[in-house]
Amino acid sequence: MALPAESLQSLQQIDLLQGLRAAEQEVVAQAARRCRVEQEASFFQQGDPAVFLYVLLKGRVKLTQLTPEGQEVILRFIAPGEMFGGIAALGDASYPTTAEASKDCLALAWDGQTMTHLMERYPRIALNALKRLAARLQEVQDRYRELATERVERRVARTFLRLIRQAGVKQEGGVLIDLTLSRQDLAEMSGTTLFTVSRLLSRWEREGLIESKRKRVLVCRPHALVAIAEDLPANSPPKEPSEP
Amino acid sequence: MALPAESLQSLQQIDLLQGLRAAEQEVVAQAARRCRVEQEASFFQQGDPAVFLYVLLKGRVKLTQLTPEGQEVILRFIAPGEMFGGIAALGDASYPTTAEASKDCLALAWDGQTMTHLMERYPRIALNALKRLAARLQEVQDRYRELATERVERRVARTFLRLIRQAGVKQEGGVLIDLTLSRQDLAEMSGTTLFTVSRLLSRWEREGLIESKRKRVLVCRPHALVAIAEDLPANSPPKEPSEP
DNA sequence: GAATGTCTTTGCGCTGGCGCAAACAGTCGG
DNA sequence: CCGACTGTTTGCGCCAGCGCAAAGACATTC
Repeated sequence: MALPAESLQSLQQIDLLQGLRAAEQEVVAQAARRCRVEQEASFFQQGDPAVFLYVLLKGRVKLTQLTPEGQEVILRFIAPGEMFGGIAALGDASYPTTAEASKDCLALAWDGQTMTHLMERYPRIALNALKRLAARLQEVQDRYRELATERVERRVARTFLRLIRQAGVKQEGGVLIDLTLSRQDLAEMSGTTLFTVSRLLSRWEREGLIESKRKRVLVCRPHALVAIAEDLPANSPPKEPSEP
Repeated sequence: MALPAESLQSLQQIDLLQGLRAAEQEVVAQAARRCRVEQEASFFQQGDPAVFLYVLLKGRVKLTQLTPEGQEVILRFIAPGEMFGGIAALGDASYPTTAEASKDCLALAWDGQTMTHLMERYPRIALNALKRLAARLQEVQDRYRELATERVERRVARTFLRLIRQAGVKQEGGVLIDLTLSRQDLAEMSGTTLFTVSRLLSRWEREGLIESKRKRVLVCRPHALVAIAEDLPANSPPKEPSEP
């Protein structure tokens, strides 16, 4: 699904431009401005009037939402080739999220008008956008359901599995999640607190499931996490049945 | 936003067909098959291969998700004029949700192929779909954030406010939510349990905020709910500050 | 109108997870 | 090498909300 590579070589790999001829892709790309944003800086803030639709070429973007009280929630990460911030720009709305560069980024940006015209001219673009958006909607819905029905341990396990898919790098000893994520970040991705995450990771480490360093986690036994996420009978049975 | 009326008079009111000429709307509508589904029955079940994109003409549809353990979560209701079930049909995916008629329904249905062609022919349709989908994504994200950060009381208050917007009918004495919703339903819409909802409603009734009958709620003081949802200092101060 | 089923309320006990506070690493700059 | 940060761990107390069980209210059927 997502690109394993961190940077993007060609227009071929842009979701939005799939199925267009190379020449057409060129035309569309020409209509965009390039846009660099360095680590920690942001493309846009939640509430800003939505002007641009972006496609990330290089780097990684963190999409977050802020509660009125200032608490943060991480919605997702964007990998090279994906669009973001986008569809709000087609209407006259404001951005519903904040997009922060979690490493130095390079992106293409079209303003709403331009992109609307391009989509009318090349409906494939709109169709591609629709598909991506639908996939994203589905993902958020799934996570909404998880949050509504599942306990913390499972949700955190799921978060790790997702991270492995997005940024997992095989190593001897397990799969490294190749991102710098604090306990706080993990908590914001799982709908819990940094304390609970910390306690959970400590336990998992004691049980040999993972090895965690500061801001970095190595998953030693990924399918043990799957067992937790799916509530399969784990290898180390957590509890005896009550006496008969 | 949503249509107040329960049934739809003309093609003019279909989100997907906004901005097309009447003749074009006709063509598009002709390509659809009509589809009746009676109360309690379902358009499709979560996991079914996604074939059709629907637009609701009449009735009301409940979109839900089921956990592997069989617990249900209500994602949203669809009012006449809105599309649903849809975008999965453009790819070759399965439906990520279940769509159940919560009253007798009439809908238009296009299969994925047909709709893809229509969108290529009339890009406006794709653009309209994009906007709707974007709005829906944003809504789910907001609710995700609420679920992750806010306590039950607020979430239930928000659920009511949303319901008022979607199906509120003014009456003497307040606003009636003109839907039959059990405590269980309200719980599934708020991410909690029917017990908690019941207790909360009892309290609100004691405080004169609402009047609740079986499967029906009359909101007497809507802006008191807003106060709860936004954590404003309520009119009846819940607590005294601790002594100095 | 008695009987049956569905929905709702409420008491009760329990616990998962929150959140403070304080100690404990690593990391960075000079 | 030292201090100052920033991130992490852990103990501790607490309570919001869960979930059972049992009773009560309302509907529906024959």
